[in-house]
Amino acid sequence: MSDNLFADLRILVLDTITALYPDLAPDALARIEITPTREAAHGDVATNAALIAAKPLGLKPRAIADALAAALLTRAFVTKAEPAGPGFVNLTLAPAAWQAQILTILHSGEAFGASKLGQGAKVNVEYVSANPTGPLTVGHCRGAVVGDALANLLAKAGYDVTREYYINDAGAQVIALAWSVYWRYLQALGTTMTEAEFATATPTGLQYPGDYLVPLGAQLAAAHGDALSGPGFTVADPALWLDIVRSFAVTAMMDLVRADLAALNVRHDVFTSEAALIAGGGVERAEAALRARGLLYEGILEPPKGKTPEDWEPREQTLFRATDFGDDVDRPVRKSDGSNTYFFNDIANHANKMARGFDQMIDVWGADHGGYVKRMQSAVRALAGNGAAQLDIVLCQIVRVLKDGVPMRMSKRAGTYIELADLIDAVGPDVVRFIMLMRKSDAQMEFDLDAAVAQTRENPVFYVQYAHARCRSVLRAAATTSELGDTSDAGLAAADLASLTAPEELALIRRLAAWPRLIEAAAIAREAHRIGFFLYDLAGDFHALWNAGRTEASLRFIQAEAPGPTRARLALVAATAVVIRSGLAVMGVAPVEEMR
RNA sequence: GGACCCGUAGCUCAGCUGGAUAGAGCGUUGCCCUCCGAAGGCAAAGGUCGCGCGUUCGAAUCGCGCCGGGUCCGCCA
Repeated sequence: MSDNLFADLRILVLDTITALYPDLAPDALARIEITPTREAAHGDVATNAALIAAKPLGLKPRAIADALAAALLTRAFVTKAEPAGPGFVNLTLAPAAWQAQILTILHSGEAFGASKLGQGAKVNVEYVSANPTGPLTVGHCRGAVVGDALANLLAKAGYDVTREYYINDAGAQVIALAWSVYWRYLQALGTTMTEAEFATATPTGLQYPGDYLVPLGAQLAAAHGDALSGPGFTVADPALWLDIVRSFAVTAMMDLVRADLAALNVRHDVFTSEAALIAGGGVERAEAALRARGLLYEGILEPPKGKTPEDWEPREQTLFRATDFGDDVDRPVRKSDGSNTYFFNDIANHANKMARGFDQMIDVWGADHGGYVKRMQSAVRALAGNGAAQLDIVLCQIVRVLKDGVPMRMSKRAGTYIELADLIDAVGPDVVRFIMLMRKSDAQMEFDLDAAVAQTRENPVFYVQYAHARCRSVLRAAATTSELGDTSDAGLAAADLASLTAPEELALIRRLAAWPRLIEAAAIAREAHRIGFFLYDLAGDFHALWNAGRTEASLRFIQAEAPGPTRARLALVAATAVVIRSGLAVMGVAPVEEMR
């Protein structure tokens, strides 16, 4: 027996059906699954084995189902096995099989649900990777939370996960940042230039006018005096100061970003600098690899159909043969002036990961990069040659923040965009993380500030935390009753559970038992949001049982006159708390002991 | 013009990679507190799964074509 009851049952079914039909092909066996039933009338679990086996065997599904059901009925713990519908076999297990799950959970603790699915394979998950030009916004936040939770999920599913942040510290955005910081520096010195005069004196304009750069100007002035400025605090030759200001600014911005990530409990193992990658010859290595395969050439792209820019003119560029790998057009890796595009640097980034031993890579991107997916995957396939390297992209769609039912507009230019720090201040990191994980990442979401702090069932964070707090509350109360003995998790793991037979109790246990199965399915699909929905359903089962005790006295958790059954129920409560904590840990949310 | 994402109850969304009579919450209607926290629970009403073909034992799910919303489309990252 493993932690995963569904995996064990699947092996049981595979054993049984191959004993009946030894010729069944392995690829058919692979598609056989065990699913929880939706309705109690269909037993505890169902298998599609007969439906799958019908075609290769040339038999009617119902005939196989009959034979399979009869054979399964002879196995341990199977109390009912009935063919149903087009050829399902519905199984009902002895309560003891479910009760044993509670002991498994209490023995495993929060590690319950951990899987060997990944077999220790190395996976690189890259997320956030925002330009270091300012604090993180709620737009970045979703990717940060999704990436972090996905990394947790894959680690739980048995992968060797590396969490990576790719710092886009090369290129025009960072130059523009340096100019904007330089403006604050001149202001700190007391320049008489106006903002408009400065903007016209720069090649980039003043792209980042936000107040958050003011302290940087002051720090530069304190450190360098007027040594970086021209006469009368005017703009000096960039050769004198640009490198200094740029590296200072990037360092300061990354400090801001790291602070935001820390406030959100998002962590990374590796921060890779784009600039350092370039300086280390990464792009040249990637270019050599692609040239060796004949995948780069000099050419001229057609203008985009139906949307020709007014200033469009044909220019020769270095192009990557992305169309060889399923992309729509070949993609430029060099601009017409000969400098590298961001794409070329990002190819080098992924080549670098592959050189570090990552065959499996996952990038979490914003929806505005959707048009970029095919070319990056094409590049990875090109670099891999005949290798097995694979890049999955998780796209996170737009987040709209609602306040009083009205969307708050995000405009970086106007300086009114919503900073992540503001959101965390408003509702706390756990609420932010939980709500960000209550949507499929590829669906747009609305973040309703009012609902996020509401203490009702419509707020999933509250509802799940409330369930955990109730569990802890019961266990605290039990700990003060000496007749109940040792009510620690370890102590309760020795309880006799045979009294747990009520439908509400078994429903809760069935949900708990599905946790390992859910981890594997979510990891395969790369969908962290399934954890949140599972916990919401689990909380619903627990609250239902709690409330059933109001009308049915025998279901109340603590009954001093019956210490035996009470200990059994306490074991169930403790196991529920364990699984909630296990799930919250994957989401990166701290469980609460009591509601305040 | 093209690529990608979305379209499921009045509203906000799930639907476990093709399974049985499509599910939650909010809202509406009606119930349940001398009792471990009612910050909760139970029940009812509410659906041509955007539309149309196709694939097969079987489709909300897969394919194709439309319709609507979003993101984007060399010289930004």
